[in-house]
Amino acid sequence: MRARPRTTPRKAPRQARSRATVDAILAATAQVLVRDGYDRTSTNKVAEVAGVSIGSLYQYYPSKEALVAALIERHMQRLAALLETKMIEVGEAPVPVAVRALLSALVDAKTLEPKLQKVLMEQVPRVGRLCKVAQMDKHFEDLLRGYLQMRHAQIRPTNLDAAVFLLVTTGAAVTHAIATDRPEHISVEELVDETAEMVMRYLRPDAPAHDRDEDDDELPARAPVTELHPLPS
Amino acid sequence: MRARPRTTPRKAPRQARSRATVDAILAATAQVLVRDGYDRTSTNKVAEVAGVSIGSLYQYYPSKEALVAALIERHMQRLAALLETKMIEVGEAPVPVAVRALLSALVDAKTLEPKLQKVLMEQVPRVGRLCKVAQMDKHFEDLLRGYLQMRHAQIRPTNLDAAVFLLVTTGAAVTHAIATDRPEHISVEELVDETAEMVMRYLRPDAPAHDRDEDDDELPARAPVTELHPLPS
DNA sequence: GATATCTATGAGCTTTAACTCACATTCTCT
DNA sequence: AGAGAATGTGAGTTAAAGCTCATAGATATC
Repeated sequence: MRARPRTTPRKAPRQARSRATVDAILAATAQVLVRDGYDRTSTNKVAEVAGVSIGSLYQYYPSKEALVAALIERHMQRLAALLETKMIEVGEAPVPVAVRALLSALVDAKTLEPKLQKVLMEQVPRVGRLCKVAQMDKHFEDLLRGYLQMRHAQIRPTNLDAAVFLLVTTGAAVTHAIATDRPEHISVEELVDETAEMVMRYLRPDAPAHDRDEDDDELPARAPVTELHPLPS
Repeated sequence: MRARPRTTPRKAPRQARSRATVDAILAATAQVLVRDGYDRTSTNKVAEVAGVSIGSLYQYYPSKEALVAALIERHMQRLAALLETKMIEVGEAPVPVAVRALLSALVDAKTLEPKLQKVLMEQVPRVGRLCKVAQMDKHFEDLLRGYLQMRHAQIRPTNLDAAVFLLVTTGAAVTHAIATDRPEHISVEELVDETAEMVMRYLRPDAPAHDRDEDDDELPARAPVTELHPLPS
């Protein structure tokens, strides 16, 4: 029985020439994946499209899976970096603003190359366990947990673990669907709004029963999502 | 370049003997898929495990993809039937009860054979366009849209199309994740509760600002999810 | 410019899974 | 019983993707 192939790069390029080769290989991989789909992508075809010999390809990547793994890793790292940046950017903003900004940023990022996004994500289970994707996921969860903890006074859910699981799952799936499977008759804006609405209502504390004279530490029940103002702290 | 393989069955069994053969083939497909994963599943191996000759297999299915497509189709049909049954069962129940019941039923169904569930769903994109999966998805959406329309007086979202897209995407992803990727330290119950809570808060109309003397047509702001009572109609 | 290392080449070997087909067996029906 | 249809068989063909290796060229370093 064929063993599961390795997915780690074989060796790193050291000179400028070889770095160019590796870049060409990865670019060609993306191109062929999008053009032909995963099944009909082969290392021979990738090498041909990249304009390098099949031998060169195998100098750096031991298998087709390794090629895809490298692309996925790069892709996830970009997303993680984006998310982290955005999170710092909106860290002080009111929760509704932050939620919408993060969702919107994710959708935008995934919309840049929707076909590549789609193919790569479809291959994550195949390649995932063998590269750093699991760590990335963990990282996303940690980021979100940190945020929720920081904001715990303004947030309803008490079961943080469950909330993080639910929100990460939902966020990943919905932004991916919006970027790659959106029916034409619904706009991206509408969908992002609707998603932000759902997440906000999930996070938002219940409106207190008593009259609201006092200065409490909660989000307004219907914060205007577009308005950017500092929180009462 | 290799063409995309057909995924429709070649011919239907007519006698009891051949029906048994086809059953054995599908059972073996499921078993090998779970044991070895998609990539290392081959038609030869499936035939061997099924105890039939490779020739017999090709009498009924023209490719490996066709085998998986058949399994996926059967699987989706079961889910669809379950969902439809449950929906009728809870059609008259209050929305919170219905939401929780549907989510719970889906998670239960997907938890029965989590590994098979996982492998099959991972192959949907590969096989999906060529079998009836898209129709199934459409069917789910129609079911939900019907329900939301029926309940529109008790429900907040006005953009039905967006709501249906969001809820179907979320429901599919989250129930799948709960059944196949749940971290051990969180219970299924907790996760289903949390999900139901999110969906409910998304669907629930805003509590009116005025005092609630009158008999209005909305859900109670915090309906106890476990209690089953007829709606005011 | 000599030497060692890094890099590139591509014909071709190996492996494996997909798939066929000529023939054998079993079933159905009169 | 017997004819024709349905079903089952598996060795063998085909196709193609994965991958190696002997060789050659490029670059760095002294």
